[in-house]
Amino acid sequence: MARRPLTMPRKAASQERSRATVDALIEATARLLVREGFDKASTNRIAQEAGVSVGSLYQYYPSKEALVAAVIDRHNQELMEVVRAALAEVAALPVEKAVRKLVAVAIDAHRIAPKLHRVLAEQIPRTGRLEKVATFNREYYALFKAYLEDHRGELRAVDLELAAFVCVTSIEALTHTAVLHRAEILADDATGTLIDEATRLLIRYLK
Amino acid sequence: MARRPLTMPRKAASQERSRATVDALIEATARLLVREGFDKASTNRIAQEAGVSVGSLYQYYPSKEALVAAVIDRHNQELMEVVRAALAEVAALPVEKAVRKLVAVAIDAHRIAPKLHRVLAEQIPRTGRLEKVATFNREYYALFKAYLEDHRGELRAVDLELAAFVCVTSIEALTHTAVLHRAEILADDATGTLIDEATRLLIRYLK
DNA sequence: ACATAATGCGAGCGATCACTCATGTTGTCG
DNA sequence: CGACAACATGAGTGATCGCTCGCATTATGT
Repeated sequence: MARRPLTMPRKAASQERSRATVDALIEATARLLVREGFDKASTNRIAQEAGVSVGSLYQYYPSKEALVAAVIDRHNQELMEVVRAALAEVAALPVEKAVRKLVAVAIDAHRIAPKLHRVLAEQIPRTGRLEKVATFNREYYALFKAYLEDHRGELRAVDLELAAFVCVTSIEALTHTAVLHRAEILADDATGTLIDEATRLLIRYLK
Repeated sequence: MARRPLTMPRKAASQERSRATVDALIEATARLLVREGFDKASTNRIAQEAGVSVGSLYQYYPSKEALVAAVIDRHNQELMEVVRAALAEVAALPVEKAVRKLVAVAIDAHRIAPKLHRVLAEQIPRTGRLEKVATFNREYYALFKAYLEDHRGELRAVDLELAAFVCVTSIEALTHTAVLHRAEILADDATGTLIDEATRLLIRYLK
């Protein structure tokens, strides 16, 4: 029986002191992931970086994967918060304006912590967090689909489920790739150009 | 001095026997990556799976990363071969037909060895192969841009460099995500629908 | 002040891993 | 055939890793 390592925190911290410990561990994990990568971030190194003993680490997290999963979850919460806010803000706007705004937000979101985002994107499959991340993505699809339904009048007849998939996947890929692998595309004032292009891509597809 | 592990093969095999050994090693590596994942694919396991001793493994590859890099390179060569062939075949066709064909080919390409493709996509950053892969991607951009230049008459005025980035990134993301994470989208005859949608997305963007 | 629970510690255990080297086997070529 | 190179072998080495456990320190409730 090959058992997937547990990724749930071990117990909740109740005192101020221990909450600080847990925080320090997550921060240290994020820092080490960015600075050294997943492989070199051993539990001993993480504990050291956090100024805490390994023993304490294992009081709260049963494995290295659990720690990384905690970092991933926190990061994803932040991203989804941004996405939710953007879709709420945009709910009453026409598709043209709405899509433009969403693209801009996606770029900003990828800029929050690009290096961390990159490492996490690479290591998610190893932490058994794929499903959790898929859940976030599905929420994004659902929110966007709901927006499309509200603005059906502006759109051609189409399977909105599929349209949401196409739009969200494209936005995500274009912004992710541009920010992480094609910095030159976002140099100076070129960001506006990318936003224009991405917006055009989606608008003409939807209408 | 943190040194990146070497990824170059150690020496060339000159006899028939040793070429078989090298082949067995690469095949075994690919098989183990798919079946067990990167972490569990130790050099000892790989050698065992290949029916070869660890010593022989190290005669030809200086590290585990080198072996995985070899698998990645071979896989990418295969993919680029498909892409090159498709773009050659499509060179004289109008954009509508051409784009449709390219999308279909991209889906097929992802279906060649989806599990291996997935594992490799996840592990590329750990093998120092990012640059090599980036090179392949740039070739794809360049080939597509060349096609667009030849068909400028059918398109709106636009920065073709950027247009190629938008198109290639979108095609890749849509097909990759659909095949690897959204199998239901490609169930039965739904594949045609995805091709239709992706084609519409790009055509209306380009024209 | 005292008892009890919560938290923190870190040396060290067992397992595993990447990799070497001394030695044996097979192919090549005059 | 003989001699030399190419190739194959796998037990063993040192390093590292994840993780535990017995004990010390600090907070909480009474």
